[in-house]
Amino acid sequence: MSPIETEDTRAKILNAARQVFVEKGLDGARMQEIADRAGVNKALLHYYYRNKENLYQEIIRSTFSQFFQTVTNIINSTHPVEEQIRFFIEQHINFIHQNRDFLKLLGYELLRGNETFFENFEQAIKKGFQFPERFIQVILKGMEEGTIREHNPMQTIISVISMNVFFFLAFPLFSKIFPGITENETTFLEERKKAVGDLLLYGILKPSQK
Amino acid sequence: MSPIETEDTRAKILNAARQVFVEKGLDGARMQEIADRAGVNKALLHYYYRNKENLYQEIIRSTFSQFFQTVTNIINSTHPVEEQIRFFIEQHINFIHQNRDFLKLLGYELLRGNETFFENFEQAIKKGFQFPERFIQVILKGMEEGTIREHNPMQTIISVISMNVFFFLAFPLFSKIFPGITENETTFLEERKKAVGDLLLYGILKPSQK
DNA sequence: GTCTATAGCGGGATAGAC
DNA sequence: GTCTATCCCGCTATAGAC
Repeated sequence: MSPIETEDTRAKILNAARQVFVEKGLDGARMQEIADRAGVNKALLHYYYRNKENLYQEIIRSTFSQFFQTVTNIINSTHPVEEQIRFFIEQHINFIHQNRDFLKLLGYELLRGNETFFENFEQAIKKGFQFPERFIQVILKGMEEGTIREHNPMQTIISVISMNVFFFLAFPLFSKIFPGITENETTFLEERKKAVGDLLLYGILKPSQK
Repeated sequence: MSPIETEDTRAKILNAARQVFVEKGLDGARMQEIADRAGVNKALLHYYYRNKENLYQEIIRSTFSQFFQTVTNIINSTHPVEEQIRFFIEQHINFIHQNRDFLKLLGYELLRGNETFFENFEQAIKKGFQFPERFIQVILKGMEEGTIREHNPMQTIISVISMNVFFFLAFPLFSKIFPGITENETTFLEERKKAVGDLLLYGILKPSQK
């Protein structure tokens, strides 16, 4: 077989594995199901990826390296303080919305309490990845300029991330509590972006700035 | 054996089961481990709870009925608008902090995408459970009084819940990004409550109110 | 009500033909 | 590189003694 076909097979397995791991988690996933969805034999999974755990780690690796790449791109663009914050929220929500896989895998790893994952995350942040420093700088700059009220920037960062991520994580519940959410997805997403931006900007800007 | 001893065994099993399900999730949990931790024989789990799924549902049921009870109590106390919001944040964060089990089980059910769970949640809210109506009323009242700026209360509710819940869910990651968090737990919790309250109140109150 | 023993099978992993 | 066949362990669940 040609190397191209080989790559096809590897990729087919990875795609199928991602689907199944996202839906069922590491423990709930079945190698047989991955093989079926990939349209290949179960033994091939072991040929290419040795075992289940290893295959799972492959998915985690690729998913989070893509995530860090995206965040780096977002972080590196600079605007005036207020625009910068709106821009971050806009991009962040877009990314999560378009990468539900990322969100679920993040959830599984958090619940697993996988220390190795946490340490990798830490390493990725420390090495050449300027988040959250860049975000903190924006807020500090606003505080120096006198446009943002005095507070601990860390709290704001935690709050933004939480508002953006948890909304999607708990979407099934929120949509039960507030049925209107599901009616017009894109409309609602835009409303959500505006609401988070407003809360944040009204919440950290000094009254005189509004 | 006396009925009291029977209740002891049932309770021991439930406690052990809660621990294991919280740590490993439904798929990752092992009946043998539950039996070991409860100090009883594996067959007893089936004698009392028929099968694994049923035992798990028992844990979910009791955990969430306790949750709804607590939220009802919190919601039913009334204060002036601003205090009411601070009070809710205070109580909400306290509850989550003292009930990590609840948090993790919620996470597992969200990731499982368990529709039955979502529907039960919906039912619990509809039947005699005044959240989020009570919260909406507080915000609407503030808007009528002219102390709160015009906005969709739903967005605020989603934001508060997200900020409070996700902080604890992602604590292992946040503590890697901001190592200071772990130094003084109670101090930090108080700082967090204040930060969320400030963000919210500055963010939804009209400038003239500050 | 609690135990021992075991059924029964699902599922990860490997050997080996092609 | 891909398949078939099979191993074999681990786990849920049950039967049955005490």
